[in-house]
Amino acid sequence: MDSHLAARTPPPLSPRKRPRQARAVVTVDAIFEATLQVLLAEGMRHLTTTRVAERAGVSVGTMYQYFPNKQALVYALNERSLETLADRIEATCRACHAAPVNRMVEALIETYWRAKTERPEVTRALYRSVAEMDNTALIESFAQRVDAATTEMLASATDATFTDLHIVNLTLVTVIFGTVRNAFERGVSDAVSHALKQQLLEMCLAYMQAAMA
Amino acid sequence: MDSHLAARTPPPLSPRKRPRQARAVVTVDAIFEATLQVLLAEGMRHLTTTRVAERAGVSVGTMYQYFPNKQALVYALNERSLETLADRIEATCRACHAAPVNRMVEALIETYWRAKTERPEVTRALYRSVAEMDNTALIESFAQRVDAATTEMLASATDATFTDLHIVNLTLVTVIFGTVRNAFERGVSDAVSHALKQQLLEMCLAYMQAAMA
Amino acid sequence: MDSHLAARTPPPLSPRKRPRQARAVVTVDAIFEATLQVLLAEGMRHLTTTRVAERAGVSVGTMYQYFPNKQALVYALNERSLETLADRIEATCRACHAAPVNRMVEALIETYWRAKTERPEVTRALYRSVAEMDNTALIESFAQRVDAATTEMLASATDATFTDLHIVNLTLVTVIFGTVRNAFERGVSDAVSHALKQQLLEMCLAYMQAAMA
Amino acid sequence: MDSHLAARTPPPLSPRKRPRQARAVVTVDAIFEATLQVLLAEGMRHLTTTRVAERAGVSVGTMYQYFPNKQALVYALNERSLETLADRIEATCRACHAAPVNRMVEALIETYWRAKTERPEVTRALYRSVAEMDNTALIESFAQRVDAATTEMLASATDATFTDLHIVNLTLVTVIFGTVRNAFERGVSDAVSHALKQQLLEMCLAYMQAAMA
DNA sequence: AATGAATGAGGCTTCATTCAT
DNA sequence: GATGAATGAAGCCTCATTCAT
Repeated sequence: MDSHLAARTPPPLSPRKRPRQARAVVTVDAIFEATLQVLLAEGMRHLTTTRVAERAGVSVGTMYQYFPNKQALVYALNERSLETLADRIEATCRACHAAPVNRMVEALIETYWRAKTERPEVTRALYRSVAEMDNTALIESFAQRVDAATTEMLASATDATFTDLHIVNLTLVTVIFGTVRNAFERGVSDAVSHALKQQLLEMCLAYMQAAMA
Repeated sequence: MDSHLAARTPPPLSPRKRPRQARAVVTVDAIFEATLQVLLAEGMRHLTTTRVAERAGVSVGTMYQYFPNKQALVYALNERSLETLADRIEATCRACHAAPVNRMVEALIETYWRAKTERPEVTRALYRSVAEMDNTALIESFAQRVDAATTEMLASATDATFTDLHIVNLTLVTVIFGTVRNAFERGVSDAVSHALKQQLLEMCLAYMQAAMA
Repeated sequence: MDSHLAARTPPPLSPRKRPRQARAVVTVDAIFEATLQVLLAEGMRHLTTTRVAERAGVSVGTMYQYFPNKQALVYALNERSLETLADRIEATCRACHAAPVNRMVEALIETYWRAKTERPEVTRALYRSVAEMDNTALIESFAQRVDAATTEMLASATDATFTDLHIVNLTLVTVIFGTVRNAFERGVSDAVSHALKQQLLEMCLAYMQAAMA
Repeated sequence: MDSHLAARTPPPLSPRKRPRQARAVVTVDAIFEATLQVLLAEGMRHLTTTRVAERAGVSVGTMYQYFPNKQALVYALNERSLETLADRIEATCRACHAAPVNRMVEALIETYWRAKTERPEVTRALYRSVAEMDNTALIESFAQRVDAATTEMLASATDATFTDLHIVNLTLVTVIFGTVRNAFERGVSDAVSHALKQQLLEMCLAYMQAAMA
């Protein structure tokens, strides 16, 4: 399935060279920022290499020194964004180490929800941008980091042990992430969004209660 | 937000003419089927009007008789697919009228999960195809039909009443749909997928229990 | 050897579609003519798809309906030219059927020399244009037609038989063709060119004399 | 004719500076070698200054210290190669000074044939590389050296004198060089190639015999 | 002297859409 | 009605060359 993504001469998605000089780092950052800007202002449909370079204040040629093609650029942008998100989740997990389960669940929901909501257009633009790419590796890598962090957190809970920690953890994470995204896509109002978050929390708490050994 | 999706060129998204004659219906169906085929085989990236027409066995010109532009074609395909899905959900809801809550929840999860999983590549291809379109109206319309159906179903439950039927219903639907999609995107194995569905069911049941007045 | 010609994703060199309608034939011819014109006026280095289309009075798009890429266009042009040349050689061979050997050799030299010299810029432009292409198939195909024609001609000679017709034939053809090309490349004057042709004839005659059984 | 080759941009084809220091000689040699390597591995089409510099282990900037532009580099490479070839031919001519004609002809054929065949890919790559350049001067210069050498050789023959030494010499050289190239391009097998060389020798001998006063 | 990051003109190619037949 | 040849704007990407460090 999805064979077409790879079938037609898999385009190299990894960056061409890492910026070595300070100047180059600045350039790459500018390119990332510009990509996001164009994505927000024009949509994936109108994200052209020319436009990105223009907005970044560099020449197309420069862009191509760092990214072998357009896809790689978008890919890298998403990678970066997911890494940031994973960082935040890991931080949350660390902060909740050896806390009661309820606090953990609440913190997790809160963190993820906020991360996705604080700049909704960005979230949406990124969601859209990877849609037609093989982002399996990205998701995979993100999922692994998150799973590791949350699993460890849950295992450290002071007030509970889970016979099936793994599946409970997976369920929790999948439900939370999926619900947020779906709420997002339905474009619910802030009020409803808030209520929904509350209900999600209650649902997860009820589940955890039931799942405790 | 996302204004660019509609702003740039308000493309007429509705079909040019409703097929009135039998022949026309056949043609349109062939076009839909061809679109799906190309989408599966080549991806949105390579979905061209020429290719679709070719595979549908009609000329490009003919295609343009039925769809004013490419977007409209993809849009209509998704519309059709969502309508079918809504049909199935409504059927499920009717079948569970005046049943116990647990059966309702189970049926709902089962129906949606199956619908999305029975032809995963199709699901994925469609998800991708709308990514860069303004599908708000589509989602909206789908959501309304589903909400109406599930709300009525839940209201008819023989073993429970909900003080806040609306929000409970919204939560239930959002969580189920979101979780399915997320499980989908993580590309979990069949075994895990099955376990996840089971857990989701338990979670929802626990939630409903807590939500009953 | 020459692996790079094929190695880097062999570009399809065969035409995309044969012109079916009268109009299309005209178009294709115009494109060929334009290609030659541009080749003459600007050289392979500056032969661009845009320029060719422009001079042919069609759009680039049209060009790409008949040729999958620039290389294919140049390739087809050379193919056509070699076919014409082979036609002429075959005609000469038929005309000399059952003649004395000397007349055959003279006719062959004359035909080839004239063909290459009557429009020297064209010859030169074509030579250059295929230089960096894998024209093996072209050469091969041309060589086969010529070999067949000349072999048959020589076999019909009234005043001689050859024990080793095959190698004699190959030698004759290779020497003639090679010498013409080399004379060409050295850019000798008309006078010298003429003298050279004469000498070549004498050399070949001397050779044939010695080669007769 | 072929005016475009020089007309467009009269690019300075002579090296920017002759390497005076030992280090410079090494560098230039490395660049030459790298150019040949890239030419062999990738073809003229993909011969880029960056790639050459990379393989030569110097920066592009450095390359531009020695060659004013890409053309000059390729030009110089061919120049070098032709000079080497001329050296070998001159050596052969000197070695055959005051020998019988037959030995001269045989030695000449042998030398040239071997030179072109010992590294066929190199020969081919070089042939290709100059295709779209104005190599008239190169050819001219090479021809003059060869003509002088062979003329002198033939004049010293112990067993013959030629009334028309000049044209005989030109014919001999043109036929030999042309035949070798053509045999080359037809891509004949080693066996055939060998037979061809033999026949060429016989043909030339027959010619010389006839040409003797 | 050497480096290699940056430039940007310009090449190739695609594909949605039209319209004469 | 149907066809499919023709259009051409617009996108992606390369690479010879320069120049600040």
